[in-house]
Amino acid sequence: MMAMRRPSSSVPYHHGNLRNALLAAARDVLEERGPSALSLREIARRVGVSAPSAYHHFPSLDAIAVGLAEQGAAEMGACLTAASEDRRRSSGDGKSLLRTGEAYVRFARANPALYRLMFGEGFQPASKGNDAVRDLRQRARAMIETALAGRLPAAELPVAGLFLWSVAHGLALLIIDGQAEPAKDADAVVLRVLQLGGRALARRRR
Amino acid sequence: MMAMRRPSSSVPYHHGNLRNALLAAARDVLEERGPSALSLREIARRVGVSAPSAYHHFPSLDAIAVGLAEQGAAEMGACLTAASEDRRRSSGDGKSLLRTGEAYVRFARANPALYRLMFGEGFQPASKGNDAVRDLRQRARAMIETALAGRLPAAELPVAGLFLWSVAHGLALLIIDGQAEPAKDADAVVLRVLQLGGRALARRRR
DNA sequence: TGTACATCAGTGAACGCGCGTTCACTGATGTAC
DNA sequence: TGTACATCAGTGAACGCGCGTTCACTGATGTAC
Repeated sequence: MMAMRRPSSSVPYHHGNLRNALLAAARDVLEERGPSALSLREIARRVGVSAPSAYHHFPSLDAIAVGLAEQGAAEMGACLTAASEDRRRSSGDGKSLLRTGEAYVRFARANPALYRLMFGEGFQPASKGNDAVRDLRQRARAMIETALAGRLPAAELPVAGLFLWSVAHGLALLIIDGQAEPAKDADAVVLRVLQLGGRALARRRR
Repeated sequence: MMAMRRPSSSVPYHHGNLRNALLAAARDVLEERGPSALSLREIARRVGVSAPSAYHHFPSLDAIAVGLAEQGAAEMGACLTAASEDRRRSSGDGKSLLRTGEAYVRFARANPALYRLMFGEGFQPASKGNDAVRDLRQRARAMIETALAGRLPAAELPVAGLFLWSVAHGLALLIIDGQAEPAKDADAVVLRVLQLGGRALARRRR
C-alpha cells in the first residue's frame, strides 16, 4: 500500500507537505473570501490539520500572507516575462508592450485577490516590505520603460511609464471589482483600452 | 452658561449630535488605521461614549460604513461637479475634462481610505449596493462621456470613457498606496499623466 | 408657573464568538550502533 | 537485521483578546395639563 521512497519531493510520509498545503489553502481562502478572512485557523481547517501545526512551517499568520505575496510575485513575473518575450515568436516587435499589458490584466483577472494583496488595498503590509514584490514592481516598470526607450525622449520615460502602469492597474481593478461594465467581451475591451494607452505615446506625425 | 435654544441644528442638549460625531470619528479611524480597524467599539471610544449608544443611531456597524460611503459620495460628487463647471469661469472649454480628472485624483489623495471604501478593495459591501455610490459612479461616467461626445463617434464613447476612468483610478491608487514615486511635485506629475490620457483621444490630425 | 409623565438617548454588565498564539504532550520517522 | 534513541511534525487544551450585539437600567428632555 505504501509507495516506494522517492528522492525528496514525494508524497510525504509523516502527514504531508504541510507548508505547501497551507499556502494553497491560504490562497483559496484569499480568493474565495477576501483578505480579511485570511485566518490561520481557517487555513488549517481547510487542510484538515490542527491550527498549531502551522507554526512548524510559518512563524505567524503574517508570514503566510508574505508567502502568498512572494508566490504571486513569482507567478506574475513569469507571465509578464513570457508575454514580453513573445515578440520574438510572432510578428513585429511593436506589439510587445501591448501583449505585456494584456498579460498584466489577465493575471489580475485570474487572481484578483492575490493581485490586490500585492498591489492594492493600501499596499498591504504583506507586500509593502517584501523583496519579491518590490522586484516585481521594478521589473514591470523596467519592461515598460525599456519598450518605450526607442520612441520617447529619456526625460519623458518616467511619466510615460507611470501613465501606462496607471492604465493597466486602473483597468484591472475596475474589472476585478465589477465596477466596469459586465464582462461580456471583456478581452476585446481590455485590448482596446490598452491600445488607447499606446496611442497616447505614439510619435506625433506632425 | 447655557446657550439659548436654537432652531434645531444647534449644539445638542442631551449629550451630543451623536450620529454625526460617530460618523466623524469613524472617518478618522478609517483614514488613520484602515478599513479593518473600523470597529464600533473603537468609534464609540473616540467619541467618549459607550458602545451600545451607537445603536440608537445606526442599526449596525455596517450601517456606519454605509453612512461613510454616502458621505464620501456626496463630497466627491460636489468636487467633481465644481471642477467640471469651472470651465465657464476660465479659458476654453477643452480643459473641463482635464480639470475634472485633477479633481478626481485630488479627492482620492485627500481621502484615500474613503476613496478606497467607495471604489476599491473588492468594491466593498458598504459601497456595492449603495445608491449614492452607484449614482456617483454613473455621474462620473456621464461627465466623461458628455465631455467626449463632441470629439468622438458615439460608438467609441464607452471604451474611451473606461480608458479615462482607468487612468484616473489607477493613477489615484498608485499614488495613494505609495507605489508610484515619492510625492514630490506630485501635482505636476498627475497633470502630465492625465494630459497623456487626453492625448490618446485627440482627433488625429491625419 | 408647577407637576406628572412619556419619550428617548445614554449606561454597565453580560453573552457568545473566532481569533492568534503558547504549552506540554504524543507518536511517527530516520539514524547510530 | 534489530534495537535505542534523537528528531521533528503533529495534537488537544488553554490563554487572553477585542469584537458586535443584547439586555435591563437610568436619567435627562420636552410635553400635557
